[in-house]
Amino acid sequence: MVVPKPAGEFDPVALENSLMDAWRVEGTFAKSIDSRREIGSPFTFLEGPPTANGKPGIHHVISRLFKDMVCRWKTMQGHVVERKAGWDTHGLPVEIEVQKQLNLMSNEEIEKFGMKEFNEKCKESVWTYEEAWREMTERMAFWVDLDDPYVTLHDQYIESAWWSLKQMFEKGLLFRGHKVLPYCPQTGTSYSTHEVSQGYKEVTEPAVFVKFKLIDDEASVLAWTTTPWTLPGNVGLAVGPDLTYCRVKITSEPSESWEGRGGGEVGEELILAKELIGNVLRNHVEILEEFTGSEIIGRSYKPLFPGAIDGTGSPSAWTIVGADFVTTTDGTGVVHTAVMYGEDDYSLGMEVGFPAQHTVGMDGKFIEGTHDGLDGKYVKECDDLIIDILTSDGLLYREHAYTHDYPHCWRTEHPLLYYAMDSWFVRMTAVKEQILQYNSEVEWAPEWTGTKRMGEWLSNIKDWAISRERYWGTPLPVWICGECGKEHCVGSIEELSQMKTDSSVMPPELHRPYVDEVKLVCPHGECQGEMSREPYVMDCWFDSGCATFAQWHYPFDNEDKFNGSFPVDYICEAVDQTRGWFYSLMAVSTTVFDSICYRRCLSLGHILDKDGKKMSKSKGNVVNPWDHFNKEGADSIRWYMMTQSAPWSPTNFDPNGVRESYAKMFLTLWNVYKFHVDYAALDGFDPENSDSFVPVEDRSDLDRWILSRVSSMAEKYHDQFICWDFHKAGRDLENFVVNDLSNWYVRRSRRRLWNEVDSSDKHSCQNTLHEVLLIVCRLMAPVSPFVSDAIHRGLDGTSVHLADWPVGSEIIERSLPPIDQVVEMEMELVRSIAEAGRRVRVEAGRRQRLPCRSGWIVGGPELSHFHDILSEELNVETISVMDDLDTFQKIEIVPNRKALGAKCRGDLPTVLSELKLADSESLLLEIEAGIAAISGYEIQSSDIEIKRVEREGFAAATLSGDYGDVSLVLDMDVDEDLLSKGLARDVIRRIQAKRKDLDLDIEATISLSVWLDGASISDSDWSRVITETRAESAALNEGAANIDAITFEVDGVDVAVHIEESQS
RNA sequence: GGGCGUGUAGCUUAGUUUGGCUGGAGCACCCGGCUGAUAACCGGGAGGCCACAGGUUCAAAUCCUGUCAUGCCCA
Repeated sequence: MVVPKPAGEFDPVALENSLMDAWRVEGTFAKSIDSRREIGSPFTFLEGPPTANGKPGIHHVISRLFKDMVCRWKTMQGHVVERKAGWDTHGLPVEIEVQKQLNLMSNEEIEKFGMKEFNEKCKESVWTYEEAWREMTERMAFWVDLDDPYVTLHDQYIESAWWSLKQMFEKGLLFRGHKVLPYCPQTGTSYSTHEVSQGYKEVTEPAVFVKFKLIDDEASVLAWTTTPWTLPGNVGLAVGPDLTYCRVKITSEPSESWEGRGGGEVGEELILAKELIGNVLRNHVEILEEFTGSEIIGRSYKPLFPGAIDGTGSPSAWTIVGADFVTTTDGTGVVHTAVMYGEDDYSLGMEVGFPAQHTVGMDGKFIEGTHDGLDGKYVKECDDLIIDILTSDGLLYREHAYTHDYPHCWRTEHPLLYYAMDSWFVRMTAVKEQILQYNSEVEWAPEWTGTKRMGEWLSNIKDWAISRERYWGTPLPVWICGECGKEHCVGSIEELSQMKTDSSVMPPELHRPYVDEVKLVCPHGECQGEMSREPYVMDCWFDSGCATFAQWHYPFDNEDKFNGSFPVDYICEAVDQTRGWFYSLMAVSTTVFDSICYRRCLSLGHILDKDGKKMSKSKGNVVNPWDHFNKEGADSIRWYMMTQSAPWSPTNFDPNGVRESYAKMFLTLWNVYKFHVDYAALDGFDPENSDSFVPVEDRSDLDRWILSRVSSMAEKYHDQFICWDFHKAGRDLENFVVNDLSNWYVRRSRRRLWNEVDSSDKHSCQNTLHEVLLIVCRLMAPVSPFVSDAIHRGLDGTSVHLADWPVGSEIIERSLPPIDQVVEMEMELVRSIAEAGRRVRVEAGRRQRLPCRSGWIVGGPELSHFHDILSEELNVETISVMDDLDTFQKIEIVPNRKALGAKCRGDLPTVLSELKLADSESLLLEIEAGIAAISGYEIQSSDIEIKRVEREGFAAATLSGDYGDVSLVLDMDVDEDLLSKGLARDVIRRIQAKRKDLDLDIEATISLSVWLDGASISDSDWSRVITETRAESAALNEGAANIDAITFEVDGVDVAVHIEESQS
């Protein structure tokens, strides 16, 4: 038996801290999983691993909330939900952080420092904030197994990743190619777009219009470039097949204002896009011919730098080709293409078979044999030289200064070169159909993340460049034979150990530089050559994309765990992961397992600051979650985040909103709970005692109403959980707690529980509150696990996290009270009538505490069983039902001034005053009979308007709803008896306020003195004052008023009240 | 530059899928009421070019086109 203890004031921080201890001691998390094993229905969740080398912020709390919430919900529905934590520990951000720390600004410096030492630093750096993450995770009550996490730097994890890459290798999906990346020759590093975006600078550089001389034709094709250093690498020209081009002939010398080098001879012929003639040419020309781009596709031209590139075996070299990306927004409508120095160039080159050769080395200098004047020179210093060479060859039409944003190295501030790097790829284009199919099988929330954001991306899928020229990461397990050049992909530690040369030692860990030192014996045929590892690490997205199996060290271990959890049921991350983790998971599972790997994916919107700006350290607008953990508590933050907006909408974080959740939802709920248990404790109420238990059907309408409401609400709440509308669910529950439970049920029930005598009515109320609160706790437990557990424990002695979901599931029973739609509808009307009553009083100037003798309800359903509630709410002595409104209303005739004014002109004032005096009802009869006249004017119905108004002494309001029109009429009459009652109520209220001021115990008694001047109070009302205020001794009008008395005035009566706590 | 979101009162937002009531709440503000009911509650008020500009329609916050701002991803 659990007899509730008094609840005390609400202190969320203390409450949450003590529950954290309780959960730790009891092992509640483990129990919540283990207790569901009997049914054995798993629901699997996969944690997207965060990097612990940054401090956790409020935006991490939101994703952890939605992860936790769904897992807790599914647990309560009876599923076994295991939650393994994970850490993402590799990758560029880690390296950059360490480079900054050690001031290592180039690959050369890192290697000088020592790769081994550098990687040791990276490994340490990864755990910098692990403690902070742990603390945040525990404090916000994200239940996840942090003691046995998967870690991407562990050998087991890496081994699984290697295994998966080998699957791809064996399927022929892994290949070597080039990827054009922003590259810094000074540091020897290529950059991710993330890094590049930090280093954009506005620069002014020379741009050139170059003449490409056609073979077997007088004309030259004019092309434009802002990077003259790429011209020696030119192997093709791209035109838009559907754009219009012109052949033009220069007809005169240019004007004198020609700037810079270059020029055109009179009679020279040029080809360029028609639209751009005016922008580009500085000579008068004659248009000789017009044609579409497709007509010149296939024509050959003379290389600008003969010999720089070997075109042998490439028939398309130095020809014109068509490309969709060509536009006429700038340049000439002809795009110079140097395969190795631009992303579009490279893909176009691959498509049409241009030779893929470098004219620039990794050091940023021209390769020997490019051009006598250029060889060995740093490309960015050659702009001028190249322009001179072109000029002297007669190939330059024009040069000009061009200003644009160009990426620069954040370390050396040098301009970056777009450069085709050797790179390893996964041939995603080969599995496009499958991955599109799997994507469509995932249940995405919101739907458009899957169909649009992910779908569009997948329909333009590119091969995945998975190698990085870095140090800290999963080493690419590909070895190449120095003899025969064949490749081998290693898929396990065992394989490595078997294939290594005798002189190689097994690496102490699967990282660089150890793995680099392992040589393999070439397995191909009789070769037996020595194989060396390709010196790359893998894209860290590949690491996390392996999480489904690598977290279990599958296939080397835990086959059962993997089989039982693949594909996972649920993942959840922020929207930026669409092309990140959501994609890499899908890419790996498609290529390795030919399967989906997650069934449902919730993609969250970002948390922005209160102005809708991104939170960033530099702006100083990052919110520290501990500011709120230590103030309103984690539950309030969680509730705020859930109810504030749809999970996928970006949310402007408003600290005031957290306060609001605290004040509205949690304080209210706590006070309902406190109200119940304080009295329950006083009464020794035991919910399990069958003697005091009242069956639902025997309880009052009010009880059956709140029980029905909680069930209706719970069903809707559950449905909204299913369709991911958590915000709507939360708002509904909050509304229920604040409006239905606290502001109506509890307020209406206070007197029932004040009753010191045991009664079936009191027991009904206690049973009801107990049941409703338990349901509310269970519904909110996934969202706000602390307060719900505190209340659940207080009521029931057990943790809410071991309780079942009241709405049930496919594997557990529903446990909600019966729904009674009639009583819900009736109560809604009753509440509307009570509200209307207050409005009526305000309009009629009748104060609330002065009772009315009678009230009448006209129309609507039968509500007599609610008349007692209504009479209290309305402060009306008796409520009765009337058939129609005629008793209370009369008609009133209002003049139509426009019509009457036109008719009566100057006599209008007279007519209006006569009309005012006339009896409306008889006048209306006369008007209807056509015999009405005032001051000699005939009055017609068009001259007046008819209004229905309450008769003298009545005030009314009419409500319209499903039940038709319902009117409430109040008797506005006043007499001595009513005045006495009103006076008594005012006096009581003042005394109670004073008692509260004096901080008296509810039980405490007082001695009371009251002085009245101007009216008297009836004996019965006076004795009510005495009982209500717990006055042990009471004096009325005895002697002169005490100086300390409170004085006030009610309905013209001067009142003085004095109280003192009884000494007894 | 491209793709995908978001933009409604001072603040946080519902309504947009499927066009149709006077655009609905909460916080804050003002007036009044109620209270042994809490940072509460009730009634009323003020506060909206529904980001902007066009278009479709009898009718647009809602559909279409464009622009701006903001966020994510990609270049």
